[in-house]
Amino acid sequence: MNSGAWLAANVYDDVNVYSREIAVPHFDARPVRIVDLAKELGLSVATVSRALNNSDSVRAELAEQIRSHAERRGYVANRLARSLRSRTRNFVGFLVPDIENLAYSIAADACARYMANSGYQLILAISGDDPQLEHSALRSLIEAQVAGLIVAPTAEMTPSTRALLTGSSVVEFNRTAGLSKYAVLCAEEAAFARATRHLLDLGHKSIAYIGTTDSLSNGHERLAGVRRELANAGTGLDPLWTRLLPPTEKDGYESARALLSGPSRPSALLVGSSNLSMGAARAVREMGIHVPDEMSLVVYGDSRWGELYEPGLTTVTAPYQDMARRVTDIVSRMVAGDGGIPFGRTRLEAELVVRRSTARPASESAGG
Amino acid sequence: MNSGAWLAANVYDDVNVYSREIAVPHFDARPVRIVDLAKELGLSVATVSRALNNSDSVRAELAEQIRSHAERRGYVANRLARSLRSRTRNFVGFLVPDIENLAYSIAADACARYMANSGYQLILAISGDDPQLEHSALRSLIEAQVAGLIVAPTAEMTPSTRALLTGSSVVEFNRTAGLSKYAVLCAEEAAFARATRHLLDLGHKSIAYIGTTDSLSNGHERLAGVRRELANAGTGLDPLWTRLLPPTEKDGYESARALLSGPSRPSALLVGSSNLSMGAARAVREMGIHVPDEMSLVVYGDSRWGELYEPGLTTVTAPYQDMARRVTDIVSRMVAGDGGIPFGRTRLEAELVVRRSTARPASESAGG
DNA sequence: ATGAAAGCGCTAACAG
DNA sequence: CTGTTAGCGCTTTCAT
Repeated sequence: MNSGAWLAANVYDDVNVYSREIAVPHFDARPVRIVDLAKELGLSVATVSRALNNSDSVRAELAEQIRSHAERRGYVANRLARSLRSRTRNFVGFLVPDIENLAYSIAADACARYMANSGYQLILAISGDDPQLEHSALRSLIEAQVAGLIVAPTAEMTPSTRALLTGSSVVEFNRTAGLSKYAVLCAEEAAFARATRHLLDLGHKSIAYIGTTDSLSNGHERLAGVRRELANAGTGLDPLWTRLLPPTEKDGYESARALLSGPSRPSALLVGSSNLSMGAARAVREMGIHVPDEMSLVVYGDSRWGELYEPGLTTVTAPYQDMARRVTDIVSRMVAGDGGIPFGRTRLEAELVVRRSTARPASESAGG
Repeated sequence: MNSGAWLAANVYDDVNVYSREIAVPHFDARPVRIVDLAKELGLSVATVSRALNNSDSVRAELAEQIRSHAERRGYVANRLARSLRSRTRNFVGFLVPDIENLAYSIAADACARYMANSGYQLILAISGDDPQLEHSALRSLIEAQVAGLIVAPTAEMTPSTRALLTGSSVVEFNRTAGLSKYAVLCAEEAAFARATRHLLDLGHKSIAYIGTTDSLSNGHERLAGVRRELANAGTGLDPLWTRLLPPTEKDGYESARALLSGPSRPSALLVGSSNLSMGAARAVREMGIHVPDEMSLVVYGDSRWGELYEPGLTTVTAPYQDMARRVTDIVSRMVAGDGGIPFGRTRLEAELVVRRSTARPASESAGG
């Protein structure tokens, strides 16, 4: 029976048919080390190490022999020892508030895949937007001797956390707290100014904004964009129609319900975070508000699900793929000790995907 | 000027105002080691090490003194050295085909957060559903001396990859290839049988199925569930109305378009993967097929975006949160060397969330 | 081209 | 309680 058939026959069984076979390896339970290989071959550890590292100072034939023996014995190098001795580092730390967020999972995906090519591994850490957790996560990452760090900082990063980062190579991602000379960000302010202008151009006068708290760098910038454009238009952002909240679906849902249940309703709603958008869109649907006839709606985030909403949602879409590519590029050069990294703090443009959730306001509400 | 104000004043500037301050730390660029602290305090490295590890065999007052000195000097332990010497392992490997998939990002999130509490760090690796990448990723994880491994295996895991896993503690997640006696899976077959029954009960006779390739364990199971129920009903699954594809949005979109462009159209479409569902739902909208009047639609995945679709999508929802919790629980016990882990291979129930995308077939197409 | 020996930073074993 | 010594598994001088 070939292994393919054997596989096909058993692979979906719930019973653990392999347990006995797996549990009894031919060689010792303790992993085989270089010294073991050296003894078995009657060589010195130095020679074996060199052969395994493809050093050219080992006779080709012997090197091949050593490698095939290592393979046969199931030798797997201990990177901890290797790193310790050779002072090389193979880890990259990736610290984000929340990996379920597409901005971060796309970046993590790109980084992990790409860095693996050059022998690096990604250590994932989640801050949950909590400065305390952020501190301990960063400490742990530094303890793991990371070669570089990708960080989306929390709103209230503590001074001691900043101190911790002294001497580390960090690149900021998606958010900034002025930690590094490298950052990959989105041109949030411009994007939200454009979205606001889009609504103004359609004739909206009463525009509500639900966004993230001002202390997050991108929350700050998005709000600034909305404010700026509204100020230009001479309207200004009505505090009563502004909600600044933590970026969660629940907060989006609840604040949208609250905002839209009042006696007067804005003619347009602009939402400044993907999680908040998810919640707000759900609230709008649940409340039976007809979009765009009764109200225009602009959301933020991945544009895919905006297509599925009825009618298609006008969406501010951050260039997640490009941002991921860019941060991967920077961190890979950084850990390679590359001198002239040709990027500093970059802001990539967001796109305003206009769909059918935005339209001219109904006449009776056009005035405010 | 206190640091808070200093922060607030500069934090959003794009110019790198901190670079000089950050680049010139007070102490040496080389990180401070235990031996440095020991010299500075006139103590032995052993005592310092013990104090730093909160061993109770150091006089409390002295220990406190050592710790505060370490803190002052910005000491950060080198975990590589610590692990090497003490034979403890602090890493957990997490290997998935794709971290953008919610099933995996939710699990990664839960694991990283929870394991961090007990001092573990998650190394993230992406296989991209490629058996070669899977092999090298697993090798790298083992080289990093992981204490445990969470794996969603590819469809065609190679025998040498299986051999590599010998002696490692692994728990399978979401997919299985019979690697371990621990697995956290979804009861896929039952879920899809139920979804199929739901359609049959509504009176559908011509049901199309778009799912993932049969060699993936969950693709296999979902298909089996559909087949079983259709066989029970005496209908059987029409090969012409069955598409088995890799789990990508693009494949879902294209296959749905192809399937639904034919001369005769099924009265119901069942989609067996979240990415495929995304694509299929988009295709259905684009083609202007009216759901559920012209066709019923059942999708798979996160139920959130199904709420936003018009009309609400009937969705097979895997219990991602529960699965994440469960796998986290298992792996944490596993790496702690906990003996009697009270779970083996568990299958959690999926839920069929019935919304408005499924209804009785229009009379003219009820017959097939 | 190969081997002997030192040592990365840390903790564990053994003294005292 | 504290110090001395050894050594985790590996790479890297420095010899030969």
